Amino acid sequence: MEKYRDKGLKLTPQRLAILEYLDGNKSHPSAEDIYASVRQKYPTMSFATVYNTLEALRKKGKVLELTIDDERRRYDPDVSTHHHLICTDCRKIVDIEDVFSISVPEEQKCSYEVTGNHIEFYGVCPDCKGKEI
Amino acid sequence: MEKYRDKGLKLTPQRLAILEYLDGNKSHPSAEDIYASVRQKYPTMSFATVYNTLEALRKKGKVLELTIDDERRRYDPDVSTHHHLICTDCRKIVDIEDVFSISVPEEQKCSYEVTGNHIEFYGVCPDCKGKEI
DNA sequence: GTTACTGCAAAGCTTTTGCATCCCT
DNA sequence: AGGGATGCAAAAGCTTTGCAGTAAC
Repeated sequence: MEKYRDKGLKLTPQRLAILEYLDGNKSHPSAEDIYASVRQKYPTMSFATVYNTLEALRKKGKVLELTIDDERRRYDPDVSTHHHLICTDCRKIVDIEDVFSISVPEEQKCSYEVTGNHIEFYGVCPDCKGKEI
Repeated sequence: MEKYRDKGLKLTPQRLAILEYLDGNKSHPSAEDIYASVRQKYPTMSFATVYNTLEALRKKGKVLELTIDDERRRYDPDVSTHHHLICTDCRKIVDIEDVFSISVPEEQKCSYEVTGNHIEFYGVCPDCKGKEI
């Protein structure tokens, strides 16, 4: 976890546990998910610490806060450019690594300075397709 | 508001007021926004009615629930295909009416059945650009 | 007359905050 | 040693729910 030893982030055991859980994690976990997992190793872990750590990481650009679930915030340690495919039934999310060349037509920019984009693809995952019968 | 007189939706004065507020509304209001506005005409209006109406409309496909703000849900009476350009500073949202031909590469679909997509463009609006100085 | 909606208040969830204590650097 | 982090509990927002009364159909 040496990659986090920088920019004034204090490395506490709790933070290391959170970082370890997030490292390479593709499940787009919520704070609750993170808390539940890390709590097994650190039973005294509190939600405040989870949120505090996530906010610190977000400020450093180490995690993305995803707003693709209307029930709760989700976090993604993959901060590289990518998009998401979301099951409209169970909310399972998979990454789409492709780069799409899309841009806002000049006449629709309303003088905004466009800095990026994120695509949400919607669909039904194999598990939920099976359940539909 | 005849266009809502269908599919078993009971038309109460409160619902009409909400529908009137939403009709053609491009501000992507939250439940709070809707409540605050409609309350002026119907001081006894309750949040339960606002949420109840929005849920009924959503089920009928008359409004979209947007998950582009991590603080609260926003609603959009424009259910036609369109995308959004969001100010990362003040969260103001404008519609992007263009159609983009993007699709998930077959090898990344993970057996999902893709049904649609929504693009969030991020940027800084003219008002916030001015404030940056 | 039925069935569905309203309003109110309380409850439920997620997220934030205050504060005393603790510990990483 | 000092400043930031932790843990706990309480609070704050947003959203949902239960229920009795009411109104649309």
